[in-house]
Amino acid sequence: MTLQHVILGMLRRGPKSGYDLNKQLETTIRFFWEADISRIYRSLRSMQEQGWVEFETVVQDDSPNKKVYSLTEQGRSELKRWLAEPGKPSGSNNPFLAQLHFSDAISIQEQLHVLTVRREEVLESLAELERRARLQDLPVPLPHDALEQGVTRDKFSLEYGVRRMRLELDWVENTIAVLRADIDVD
Amino acid sequence: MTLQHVILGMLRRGPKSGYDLNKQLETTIRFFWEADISRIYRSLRSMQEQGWVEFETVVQDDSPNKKVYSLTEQGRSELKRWLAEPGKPSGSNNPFLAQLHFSDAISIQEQLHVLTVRREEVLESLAELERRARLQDLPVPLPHDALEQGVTRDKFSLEYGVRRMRLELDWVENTIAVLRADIDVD
DNA sequence: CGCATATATATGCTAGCGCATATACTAGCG
DNA sequence: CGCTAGTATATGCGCTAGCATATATATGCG
Repeated sequence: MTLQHVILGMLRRGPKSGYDLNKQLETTIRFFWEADISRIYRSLRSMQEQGWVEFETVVQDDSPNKKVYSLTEQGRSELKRWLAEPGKPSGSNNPFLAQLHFSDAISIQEQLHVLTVRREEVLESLAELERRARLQDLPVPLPHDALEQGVTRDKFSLEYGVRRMRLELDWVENTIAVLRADIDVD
Repeated sequence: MTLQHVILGMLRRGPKSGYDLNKQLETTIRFFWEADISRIYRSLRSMQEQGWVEFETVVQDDSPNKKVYSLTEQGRSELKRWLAEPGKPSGSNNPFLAQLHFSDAISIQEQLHVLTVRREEVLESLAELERRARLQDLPVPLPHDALEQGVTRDKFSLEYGVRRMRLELDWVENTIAVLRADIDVD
């Protein structure tokens, strides 16, 4: 059900088409929410049936017609309800940790390979996130008068992402070092 | 598909019943993987049909009969294949960050409430994880000769959990401070 | 005896997800 | 003209998920 709420969130500032929503998902939102484009269109349909959004067909000459969706009163109040509701502790499943947990069933060399690939991925994510943070001139951690200085909500999630990737990097490198030390002993 | 692989992992040391597997999930595994018990039984069935596991019915006098599952050759090689395969970057959806990202649509007081509840949850998780880490006398970060000293894979994931919860706590408290500072200014 | 709890497995239902694929219009290039 | 790329929406399919519920045996308590 959460994708529908994320869509409500993206529509809070004004109307957008499914295509627009997908663009925004692929750029900003994807750091904390991923969704297939087919899901977006299906969600919009069921949200419309529920009365959370309504659409207007916009005729364009330079490209195909589009459906531009906007929040209804109902949709806006559902958004507020969701935002104010403390969610349950997201244990959120972590496939990578799952692999590592059982990895005594493969050789240390193979374990190191998995970890090394992971390290590369983390480095890429971190670089991308730090690039975004720099674009917004965002110090980590945020100073206490951040809001006063015009810092908005999306910087909170950006900061979270940066911190998390730094942690992951540190942890992966530490784990690799532990495994390497084990090889040297043999 | 990953729950099936997690089950393969749990069976790697020896046979277990669905009920046993659920117990282990609820205690150790749940920090990185959550699953409903009904899913476990259904997964076991399809794994058996695929030839990854086989079972033996064990008659008990003190409780109902049970089906004890063990890995087949095929199952063990599938486990190894999965463990050695570097997974794709788990962007893993984060409902809490999603909420926060759009939370300029509710009052700062409401935002603070959500964050405060989150802080309580994180404190609980952290306490539980640190209790487990202490039980295993696990320093964070792990020393480089950790494996030599008998440290096994599950301590890696435990350490990850502890670090992650500490980060979450720090970040939540920082975010709360930023919002509070904003109230004081008004 | 009745009742609760633990052990043990299983099904029905609905929703959600990702991947592949279909359809169609427009613009630009050669 | 044919081709590719971008814009735009939509459906089919199969798998995965969680929640509720059914069923059955054994133990312990009052």
